[in-house]
Amino acid sequence: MNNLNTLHLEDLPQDETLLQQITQKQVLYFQEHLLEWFEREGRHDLPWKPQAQFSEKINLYRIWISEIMLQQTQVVTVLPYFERFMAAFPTPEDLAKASEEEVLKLWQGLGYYSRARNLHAASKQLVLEFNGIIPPDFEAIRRLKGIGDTTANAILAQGFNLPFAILDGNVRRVLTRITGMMAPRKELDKRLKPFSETFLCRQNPADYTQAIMDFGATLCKLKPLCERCFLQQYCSAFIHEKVAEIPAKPIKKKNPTESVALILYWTETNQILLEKRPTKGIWGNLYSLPELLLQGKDQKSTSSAIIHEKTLNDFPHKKQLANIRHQFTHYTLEASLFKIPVSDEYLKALISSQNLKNYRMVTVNDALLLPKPQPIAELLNQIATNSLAQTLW
DNA sequence: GAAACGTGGGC
DNA sequence: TGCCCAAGTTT
Repeated sequence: MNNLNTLHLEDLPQDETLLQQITQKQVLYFQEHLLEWFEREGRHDLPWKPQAQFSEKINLYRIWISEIMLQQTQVVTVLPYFERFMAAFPTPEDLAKASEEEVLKLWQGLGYYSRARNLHAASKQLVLEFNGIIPPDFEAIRRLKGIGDTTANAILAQGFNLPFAILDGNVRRVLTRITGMMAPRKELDKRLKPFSETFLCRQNPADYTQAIMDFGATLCKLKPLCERCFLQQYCSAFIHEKVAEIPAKPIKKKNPTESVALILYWTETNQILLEKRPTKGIWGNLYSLPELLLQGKDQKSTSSAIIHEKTLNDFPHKKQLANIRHQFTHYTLEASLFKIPVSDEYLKALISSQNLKNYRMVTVNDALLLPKPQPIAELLNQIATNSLAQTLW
């Protein structure tokens, strides 16, 4: 077990050579220490894992839901969503017969809403094609919407205890540091794959998989706790003091800003106008306030945009209630919220005359029940509780 | 195949 | 405050 520490960050030998250098003894060292660490310091109370003390059996549906929620999302964030989701949809059949709106409502705030839409569609796939039972079949699982290679492997390893090696963000971080591998993401994954399979503990794929992910998430994280690590002497990144540089960060692109006006039509019966956003694009299929693009890319003049522009220009009594900044991964959204007092009749006429499909006239209280983007939900909550209205009405 | 797709937390 | 990051998949 003395060859892992001969790996170099630069002039990396061919990966085939690296693989040959890794002896069975080293693999066992890694697996044993990792599993021992997991036993001691791993997360054993995750609600999608069976609790042994209660003699719980593995529930593949719970594993599946958790894997989808955990995509690009940390465990602490997922926990409350998972509990609410499972309470509402305990089985694939429950999920399949729910409306997409119900599913999106429970997903509200969790982000990446295509996950919820795909999950809902996949539950119907599962019920129709597989009688609601996830089969131990990579190709079949992989065909379900929202399940890619990583999630398929995770389900097979975690749910069926089968020797499928995952290569997710955690495993990638761990293995790049151990090997000192530096490469662009796609090439990196290609070269890391054989390592992930070599290290996989085939006697216990489920625990091993959870162990290496816990290890990556809690110890070998972005700012790793190397002082507590059992792999120091075998970790190329640690030995070469390059822990902070590995994995290599991709070059960042600049972050554009989009400015919009949000329109709060408001009638004497406390009704407002909401738009169900198109499936494609940001916040797909969620309900949001009518918005007018002020500045940003792909300026388009839809009929509704023209109407809202006219509205903003024509109403002298509009009030600017709030300004919002919302940071997405790839751009910043600036929004100004305008209140436009109108009559019920005006709103109804507006909807029908302009044929505003996907628009709904609802009371503020009903609006709270619809799935919405998080910043819009926060605005409407403030409005409903009058905290915004009191100061600015 | 690069870009799109959310949000809350760390610093 | 502003920027970076986290259990990826889809188009």
